[in-house]
Amino acid sequence: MPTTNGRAQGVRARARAEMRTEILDAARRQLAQEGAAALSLRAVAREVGMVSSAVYRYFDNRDALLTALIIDAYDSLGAAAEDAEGRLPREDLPGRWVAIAVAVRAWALDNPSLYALVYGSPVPGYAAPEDTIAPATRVTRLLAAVLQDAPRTEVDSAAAMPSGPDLSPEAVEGLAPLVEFLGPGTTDGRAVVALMAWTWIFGSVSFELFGHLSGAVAPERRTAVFAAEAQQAAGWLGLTP
Amino acid sequence: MPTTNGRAQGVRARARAEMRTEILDAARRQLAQEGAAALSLRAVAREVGMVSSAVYRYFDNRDALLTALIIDAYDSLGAAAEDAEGRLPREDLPGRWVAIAVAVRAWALDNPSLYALVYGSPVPGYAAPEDTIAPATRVTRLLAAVLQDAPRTEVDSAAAMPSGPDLSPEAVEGLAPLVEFLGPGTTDGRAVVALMAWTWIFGSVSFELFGHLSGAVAPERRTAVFAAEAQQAAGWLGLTP
DNA sequence: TGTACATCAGTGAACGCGCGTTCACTGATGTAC
DNA sequence: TGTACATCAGTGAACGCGCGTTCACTGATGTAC
Repeated sequence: MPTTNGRAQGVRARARAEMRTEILDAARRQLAQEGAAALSLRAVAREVGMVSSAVYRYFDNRDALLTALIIDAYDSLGAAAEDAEGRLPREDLPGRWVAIAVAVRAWALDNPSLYALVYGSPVPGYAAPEDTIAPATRVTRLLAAVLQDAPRTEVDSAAAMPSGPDLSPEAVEGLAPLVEFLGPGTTDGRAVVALMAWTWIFGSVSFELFGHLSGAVAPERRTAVFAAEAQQAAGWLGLTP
Repeated sequence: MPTTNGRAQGVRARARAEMRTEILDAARRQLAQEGAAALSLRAVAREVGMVSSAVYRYFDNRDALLTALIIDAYDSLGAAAEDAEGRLPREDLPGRWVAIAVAVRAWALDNPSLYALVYGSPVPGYAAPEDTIAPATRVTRLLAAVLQDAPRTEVDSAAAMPSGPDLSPEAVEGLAPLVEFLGPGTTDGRAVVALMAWTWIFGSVSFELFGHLSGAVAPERRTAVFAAEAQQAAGWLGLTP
């Protein structure tokens, strides 16, 4: 491709990309006001200053717009978590774990409607396509990486749980995919704890964001309480500095 | 009020109550298909076989219908949890804890759209009125009752957490409402664990219901895995039979 | 460098649709005497 | 027990609205020779 063509193409392509992000920005703003189910292509077009049919130059339909928003949300969350985790020394395992949890919560508080979009109730009539799977697992993979960096001996001692239940064969079977994901040397007991620590993060953030924490934790102190909880989870995971 | 009047009144009132529940049933069915945000008064009326304006005889407006659905959902969930917990001997503390968690999950799987209605993303433009607060705390109070039945000595030993973090003053302040709710003798450390065990339940159920567990836990084994996790939580809470 | 042609962004009208809420009304059911 | 009246459930038309998507189109911008 000659330079002139390349440059020319680039101009159109760049304009197109800019328009695309402008539409997505408007969609995000509308999402914050109305919620995902009520996200309206026409309202987005209106805010961007174009006629509704013009949006179809950039997105096949409403669902495609939603998909783009979801992918961007997962990526934005993943990047925030990776950034926070990356600032800490590799050997500070509990610090890295807590940093990820705290970053997830901070991102959620900054982007409540995006968080609700991906971790709240599914949008009725919308089925997430395959493209969303990879970005969706970014935080999960980051958490797993911390666990994989933990020396196996500590791992096993941590798996000796207080009133450690003997896991049923069914439970062991069910945990198999997670055990595989967490890599060799992962005990079933540890997988249980990891699963709980993982789901706790999002359960806690959802509870706070969706209003179920009122009356339980003082609103202005929730950052500190959340950090203490995350620290506790790191302890249960046997992560020691 | 004379008997005749009483009976007469009763007939009308009963018909009214029946019609009300019929409308709510139809609304629940529609909720399952379309989600809360798209719940349509007209569609409900259509399904019940009446004209849309007739619904206004029973509910002031769409929000009132939503509120009734939310209250019923909380009550139904609360009743299911209380029922399961009530079947166990009082002294089986971990059993009672696990039973509540398992009952919450079972109810959620049976009523996914109602669960999403109350524990998923808030319905945009809808603000839950005060009437929903009391039924919303039924499960929470049940869980707290189990903790209150635990002997204080065990409680305190359980609060000596593995890598127990020294709680920051901010965290202690933030936990104050919960400590108060859990009753006298509750340590801050115990409050942290209780908070995590509580939010874990709903985080785990939401993850499963909203599709974030795929690839982590084998679908047909999730009941067993969930029970094992709940058992683990009971251990962390220092609940021993 | 100049010109004919192809590509593409955006327009504006139209489609058929469903929504929440109001209003004046009909007729059945209950109430008071 | 019988009758006049009040209450109430449900009707049907209408209001003003927004939605997603399609289509033929205009005009600007890029491409090929």
